Amino acid sequence: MNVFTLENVRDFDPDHIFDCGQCFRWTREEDGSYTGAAMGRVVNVSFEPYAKAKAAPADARSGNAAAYDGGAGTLRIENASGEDFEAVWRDYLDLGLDYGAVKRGLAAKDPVIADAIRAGEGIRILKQDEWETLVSFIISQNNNIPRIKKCVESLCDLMGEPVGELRGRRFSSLPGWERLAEASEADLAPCRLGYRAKYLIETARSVAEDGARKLYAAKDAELGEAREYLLSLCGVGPKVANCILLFSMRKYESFPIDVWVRRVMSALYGMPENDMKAMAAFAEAHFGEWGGIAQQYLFRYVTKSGVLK
DNA sequence: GCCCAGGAGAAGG
DNA sequence: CCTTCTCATGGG
Repeated sequence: MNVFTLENVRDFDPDHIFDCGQCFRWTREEDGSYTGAAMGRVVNVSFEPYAKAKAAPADARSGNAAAYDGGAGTLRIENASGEDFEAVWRDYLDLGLDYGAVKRGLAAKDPVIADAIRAGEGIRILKQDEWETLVSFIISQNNNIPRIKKCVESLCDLMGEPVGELRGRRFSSLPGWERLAEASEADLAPCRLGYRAKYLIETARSVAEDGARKLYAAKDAELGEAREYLLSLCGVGPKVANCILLFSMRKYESFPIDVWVRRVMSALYGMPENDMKAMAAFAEAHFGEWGGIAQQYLFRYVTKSGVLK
């Protein structure tokens, strides 16, 4: 078994990264690591903070705000070589961005975001595959995270190709646009996608028209142009488009507004609950180029810490 | 039975 | 341009 390790990694917590609603194919192991299929490979990712190694085992669960300071540690990727890391995982895990600097900049903006950052010190925005992110977030609409995971997994099991086996489980890839473009709603019925099945098939046919060229070119286009293309796809509205821009194209300023973000903007920033335009304008003016990252701290803050309950 | 979930499309103004 | 209604599904 190939195991890749990297020392002196900072601002990295698997719970904060893989369990914050940006991805749906990673599952937590008993030891706090995460196993998942992405980019055509299957790996297990774990992180051992240097400070934590000296702490008592009872304190071992990463993500514990008291024990975890966002400091340096060892990143460990099971079933990956150094070549895999350079080709895929450095980029996928966004290790090129200094999140410490981003957090310092954002935390100075106001006390709310500062608290949210403390609750999610180890968040990183993944650079996921564009097609997988598009499919996942079409499924995500008017849905909840546990069921989104079930839908995506069942879609992979039904129509994907085997990609590997790890920790006693077999993984399949997400079916490509060619496969979904020729599928019928009846074919997808076992996945229980509801009315989203139709959106998925129609979008797959649109993407297949140009061999996904526009989809994969969008990350290098201007934000507005990339968003306009995504909005032309069936089942993609403003929120889903912003998630795709943020989680697969590194458009860090993209600020997805879902029901939870609406709640935090209303309850903690005092904004009118239904004024999405005002929220978007506030995010752009207040958080600027790191709006999407701020949104992830806020999202995890309100969905995990229970501040609003 | 009701309400809700990382919303969007369609219809009506 | 805006508002309202409807769309499957499963869990609480």
